Amino acid sequence: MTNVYITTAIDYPNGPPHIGHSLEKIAADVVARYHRLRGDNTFFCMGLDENSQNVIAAAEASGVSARVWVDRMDEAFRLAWRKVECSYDRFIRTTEPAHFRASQELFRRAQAAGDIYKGNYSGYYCPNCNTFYTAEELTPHGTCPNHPTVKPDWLEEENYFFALSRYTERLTRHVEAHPDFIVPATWRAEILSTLRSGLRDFSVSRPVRNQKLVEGQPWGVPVPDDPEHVIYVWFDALTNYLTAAGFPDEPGRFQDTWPADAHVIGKDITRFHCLYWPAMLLSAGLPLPRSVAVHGFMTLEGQRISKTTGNTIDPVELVDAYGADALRFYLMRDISFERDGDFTRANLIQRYNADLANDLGNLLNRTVSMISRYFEGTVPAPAGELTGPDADVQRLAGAAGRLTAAGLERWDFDAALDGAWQLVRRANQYIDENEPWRLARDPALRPRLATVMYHAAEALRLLGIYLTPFIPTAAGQLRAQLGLPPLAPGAWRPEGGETAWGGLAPGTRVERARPIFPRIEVPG
RNA sequence: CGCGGGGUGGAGCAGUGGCAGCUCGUCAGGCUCAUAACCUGAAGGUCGUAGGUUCGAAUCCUACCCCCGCAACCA
Repeated sequence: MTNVYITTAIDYPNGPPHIGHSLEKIAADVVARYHRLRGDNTFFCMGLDENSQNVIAAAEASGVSARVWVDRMDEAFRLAWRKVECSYDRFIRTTEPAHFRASQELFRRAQAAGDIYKGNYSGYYCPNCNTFYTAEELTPHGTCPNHPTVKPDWLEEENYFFALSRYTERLTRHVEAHPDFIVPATWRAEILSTLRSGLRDFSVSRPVRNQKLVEGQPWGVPVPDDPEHVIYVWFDALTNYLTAAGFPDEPGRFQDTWPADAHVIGKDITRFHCLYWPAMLLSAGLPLPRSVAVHGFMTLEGQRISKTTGNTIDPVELVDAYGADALRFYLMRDISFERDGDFTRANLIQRYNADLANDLGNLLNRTVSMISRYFEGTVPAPAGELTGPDADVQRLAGAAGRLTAAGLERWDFDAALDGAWQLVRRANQYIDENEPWRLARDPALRPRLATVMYHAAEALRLLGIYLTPFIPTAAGQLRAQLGLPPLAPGAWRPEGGETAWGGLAPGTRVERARPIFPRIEVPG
């Protein structure tokens, strides 16, 4: 059995989740569900990046302690991901003791490899941003570019650094030798370009004395054997992928789980996952992840999503309004994974009505209705000679499975769903060409009627498998109406799975037809 | 000249040298099993701009314009 490990970026809990977060989570979940259906032993992980000064600031702004705040965010994020039906196996928080151990162990290994050294970090420090700026980055008046009222002071602090520059050569070779390491390819080109321009060492710690404390204690992972410093973002946040896999506490499980097959991330953190992270792993003597899948960002109704201007949507609200399947389907079908896209309610509703309600939902509804009406609710056995259209539906059914799988293998959700929808459309067309309502009027044509209804139902059964990763609830309802039990893991195995034509047993009792995707009526 | 991506019918996209395509939407017709759904057909594009290469350019080259992102911890 193949082990598959898929991660998503851990989110900053400086505010509740919004629609922008959910594209990545849903995309990763679709792929994770796909692998479970393929029979892979799948481990799917998501979580929160809690050890940040920004989190303390958010807590203070809300008038609660940092602990209370992160617990509250933890609940909010889990609720959102449950609502959109993310099937995570592990939800990791970087404040967990297990994660502290992982982070410190990775740091120690890098130290042992001679890649960690102490140096001075200096610049104009803006306490609001918690960021150092160069003189050129400040405004002409010497104020912070983000905070016009703040005049940053020159500050020098002692930091630990990681010797990223030593890895330029090895990273270049790795990226060049592994064309699938970064998908889509456009980001691979960008990373190679960055490598050509040379890498600089990066800071991996912050002195505790410059940090906000929580209950008198530093907030974050202490540097091993130097409690005056806490580990700064990279050796902390990125390490979550190891912690979740059992590093260093459960060597057996870690051995089976690591390396990750895919880190699913937003384009803003591409270089950290494609350069910093592999270098850290090389330093620690650990295998590198097999791929990094980079997605674009969404705008919301044409505007940049922004917590500060309030241009956000709560995914929970969308699920309550339209259902998880509608949201998942819309994001996968209408928003490009690779490029930036625009989220609009109007398009969501249009996609839902056109593809789910009209095409797929109605196909199921008319098929089940006719089986009820003409065959007393029992799937008939196909009979007589097969016609061209019959063969065509069977062929399209096979192609749909292959195209959907191929699309999912390369994070091309558009191609994946397009493959499935070729079958949806062909099946609707097939029913129209064969006019079962006309066949039903002539008892002599009953064998032909049986064949037609069988083909329609069997196409739907297969669609129910192929679409389960995208719309798990509706796919289950589809199966239920066809009289089938919930799908078992491994149902889509290439060998011994349930995707061969003819898997629907004649005699299966269908349920009463009920729309699984009621149309969303828009006023006006 | 910091780096990268993008500009194709109303919307979203495909198309790396050979009649400009797909889905949605729009319009017309058909059907009546079905969720006013489904099926068939039609209209709609000087492929960002200006040059160039070529028998032939959305596609290759040059210049320019516009949008977005990264660099710079907003997913």
